[in-house]
Amino acid sequence: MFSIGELSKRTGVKIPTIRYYEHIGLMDAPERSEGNQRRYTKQGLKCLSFIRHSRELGFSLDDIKGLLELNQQPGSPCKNAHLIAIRHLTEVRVRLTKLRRLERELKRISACRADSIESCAVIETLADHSLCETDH
Amino acid sequence: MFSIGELSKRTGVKIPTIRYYEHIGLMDAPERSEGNQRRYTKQGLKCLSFIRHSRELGFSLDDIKGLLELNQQPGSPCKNAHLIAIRHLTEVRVRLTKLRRLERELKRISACRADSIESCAVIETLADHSLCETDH
DNA sequence: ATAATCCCTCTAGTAGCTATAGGTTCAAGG
DNA sequence: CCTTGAACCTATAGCTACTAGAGGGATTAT
Repeated sequence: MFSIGELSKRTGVKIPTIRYYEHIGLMDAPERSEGNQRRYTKQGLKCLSFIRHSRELGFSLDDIKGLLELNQQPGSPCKNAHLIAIRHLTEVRVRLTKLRRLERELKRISACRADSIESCAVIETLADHSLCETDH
Repeated sequence: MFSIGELSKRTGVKIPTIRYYEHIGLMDAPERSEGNQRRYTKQGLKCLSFIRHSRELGFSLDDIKGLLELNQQPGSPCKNAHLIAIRHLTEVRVRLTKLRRLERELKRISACRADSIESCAVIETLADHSLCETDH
């Protein structure tokens, strides 16, 4: 049996965040001590680790809810899990592409060597889209 | 003189968002018509375009506030604008690195060909960090 | 017994919007 | 001039995923 503080230490998830996950129904409410404090079992630890790890991989809480449910139906096909993962992968790739373009643009405008605002490439570029190298 | 709707069309920024920018002090409150409707000048259009473009490049509203202020002090050195841009570039690079790792990991786990939850790599990996290829 | 540390609930705040409700104004057509 | 429909107004609440604080009770070690 772990207290919420122990669970927090073991998973690296902050205490208010754990309570928040319970509040929104992502984690089951655990048993309580006589004095009304949360007492978690290994099950709770596993669940929270799963959530934490999924968050690190950037899954939304909604996606995680879906994955947790799939996980709790033994024998179910894992096609849905794949759908969620692949959709997420697609999103990540879109973001990657955007960020790469962004990096190029920022690198370019940061390289300006003017010393007053009137001729600063940073400001000029932000004010006028047509000075950009690429669309966005 | 533009109405808020026209401004919205010209910049691609939604109407409630424009009002929101005014509300938080990012844009100056424009003059009003007799019937209390907002009437913008070219100045307002320029300002909103600047904001929009900066947002597309991922600057926070706080950063944009700073950049706009710099822009309004002619003759000021543009060092600060560069600081903001370079700090942002650094953040973008950090995010890029993380996203690249993420993409590799997602690609790997999505490639699983099992057909039931028990042996699905997506679920297994999420449940057990030690199965990951890299740290995160 | 007491002090230190932990835990409880509840509310409000963060970023950057978006949506809704309920009402007013504008511009064009008859 | 009058009507109608689109566009506008304010104010409030909601979204994601938390985080921080207030004001109080529980647990644990000495």
